[in-house]
This record gives sequence, structure tokens and C-alpha cells, in this order.
Amino acid sequence: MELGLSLGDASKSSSLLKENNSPNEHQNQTGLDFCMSLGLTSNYQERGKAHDQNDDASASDASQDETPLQLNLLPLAPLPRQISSRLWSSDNGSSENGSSAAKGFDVNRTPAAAEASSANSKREFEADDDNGHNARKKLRLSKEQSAFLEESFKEHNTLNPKQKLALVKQLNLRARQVEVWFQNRRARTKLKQTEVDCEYLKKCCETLTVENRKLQKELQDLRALKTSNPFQAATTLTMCPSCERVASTSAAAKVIPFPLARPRFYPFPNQPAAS
DNA sequence: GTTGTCATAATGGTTACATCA
DNA sequence: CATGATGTAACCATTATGACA
Repeated sequence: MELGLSLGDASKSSSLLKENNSPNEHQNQTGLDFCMSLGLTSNYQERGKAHDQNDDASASDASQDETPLQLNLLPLAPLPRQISSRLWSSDNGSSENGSSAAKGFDVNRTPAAAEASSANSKREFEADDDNGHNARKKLRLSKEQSAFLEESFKEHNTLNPKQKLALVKQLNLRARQVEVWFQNRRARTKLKQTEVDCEYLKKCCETLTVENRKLQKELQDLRALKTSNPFQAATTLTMCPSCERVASTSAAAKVIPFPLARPRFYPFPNQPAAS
């Protein structure tokens, strides 16, 4: 069974339903037109969020045998997103009490399984609570699924359509789920990397602060030296050949004759590098 | 049983790119 | 060829859910 929803223009919905098998069906988003299918056909995978349907490999094999049921919603009918989320956690027939906790659309089920269970469902659009609201259903991937995705992610952190399809088949998930998983996984990687970078920069900052203090101190000493003895000060400066920094620690204590002061550059090519 | 926190699945919006008229 | 419309996929920020302490 397929259920077509039309917002605003019923005639458009009819045409949509006829084209329901088109992989581009969801693209008809202009205006108030809104179409969805659910329940008993192989495109059980609902998705009120129309554009998701494109990601679903199974969406294109919707059965053509069923006569679509078309609803024309009244102005106060739920918004598409609400409908969408309702579908996500629609009653799968496993519970009679109607509590939202007991309900839920098992997104891990195969299309066949979903079809079988939804065959008992007559309440796909019933409100889950008094307000007519419903929460989206969040699945937890099994350990095996997660591990497999993780392995796949190690090999390539982005998916091409072929790889995606392979994972979809292997893990029995929807394409959108695989896609979202990779998306979120990339986000986690990026976040982790950002944290590492942040830590590294923090360390750099600390090092530079210490370095800066040292240099400030050196500068202070040099200035003090210069004011106390301007002639000697010039001759006591030494330059580290590696970092090209002026050392002034003992400069104030004794005067080093100019020729003995370290040259800025070693004049001979074979001269060992400064340690 | 309730509450707070955390990990993460899912959503909606935006953008870039390809294709077509 | 240039251009606008449209479709598609990827990314991002954010939300919401489920598990657990």
C-alpha cells in the first residue's frame, strides 16, 4: 500500500504517485506539493524528508501493483517534518499499547521484514502523544556494523557510490545511514584533530612565553650594561651561530677581547655546526 | 524513578558542481 | 558560447535520542 500526501494541490500529488518509481521523485519539491509512500510496498522506507529517498537503494523498486491511497491534508494537518518523524517511529505492530517507547521503526530491518511487520500496522499516521508530536527514532548500530564501517573508514574516509552500495548491502543499512555515519565519523575525526592541534598550539604558546621572558630579561641586562658601561658592552656580546641570539650572561662580569668573541658565521665550510 | 552527561544518529541548511534547455 | 534553472552530493552546525552513571 502506498500513501500519497498532497499539500495544497491534490492534482499534483496524483501525478507524483504515478511517477513514484522514478529515482527523482523526491525532487518535486516546489510549491506545497508533497508526496510520500509507506507501509506495505518495498519502498517501506518512508522518509518524509523527501530528499532522503534518493539515497535509498531500495526506494526505486517500489511496487507498482498497489493502488495508491491519496490523502488531501487540511490546512491544520501536521507539517511534513512531523509526518516524517512520525513515520520514523511508526507503530510496527509489535506493540498494542501505543506508547511511544514501545513503538519504533526498526531501521535495521530488511525491507522484507519491515514489509511483513508493517502489514499489521493500521496506524501509521496516528499521533504518538496527545499533542500529535513524535520523536525521531534513533537506531544504534550493532558492534559488527560499527566495526565494519570503522574498517571501511580506515581504508577511505569518503565514499564513492560503489563503496556506499557495497556497504549498504553488506550491512543491511540504508544508503543514507551509511552516508550519515561517514559524515559523523569525519566530523569526529576532525574534532579530535582539532583538539590535538589545540593542545600542540597551547604547548607552543607556553614555550614561546618562556622564551619571550628569557629574551626580555636578556634585553634588560643588555640595556643595563649599556648604560653602565657603553664601551665595554659592545665588546662583550656573543652571538650563537645556530640561533643567532646574543648571549650576555657573563658579559657584564668580564670583557672579552673582540678577536676572541665568536664570529657570527664560521669562515670555513668544514667548520662543524654549532651544537 | 529521576537527572545529568556523553556519544552519536539524524536533520536542515548551504554550497559546489554537473547537466540541460 | 553564456546563462539560468534544476538536480545531486557533500559538508557543516545543530538537534535529539539512547545508554549509562
